[in-house]
Amino acid sequence: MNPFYRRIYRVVRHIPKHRVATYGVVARLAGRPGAARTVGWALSALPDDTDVPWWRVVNAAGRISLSSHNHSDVVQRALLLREGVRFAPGGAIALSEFGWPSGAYEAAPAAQTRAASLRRSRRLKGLRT
DNA sequence: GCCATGACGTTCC
DNA sequence: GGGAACGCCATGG
Repeated sequence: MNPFYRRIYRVVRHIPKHRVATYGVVARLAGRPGAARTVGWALSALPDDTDVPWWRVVNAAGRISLSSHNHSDVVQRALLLREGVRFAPGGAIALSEFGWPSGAYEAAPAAQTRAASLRRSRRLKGLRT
């Protein structure tokens, strides 16, 4: 297994309870800025009995990104709620409050709120016949 | 080795 | 606020 993955998993393990981190931040802490997609890929390869708290990783909008993959989105939401993470009415997490590490999301651009629609756009583009 | 794909992100329109 | 395009890195065909 590549060191990148180990670093990614290590970073995810460092995420404390009651806190969440974004793919981009995890990638940056793992030493590969911009490799957010790779982080998701690495997490998708995790076994069911892993000790890596993958559920504490969300996208830049503070939302769950597992909607279409399978029903894990429900599990992730439940796990986060169990740890005390509160979801905003829109279904997003306040990264300024629950984001880890603290301060990494204070200067977050307003583009974060649009990230969700961007994902959907991508999917639609791929589904287009 | 090239092309397509994906638990993503940032920028531009 | 929504939609589309480009970039990013690793994997699989």
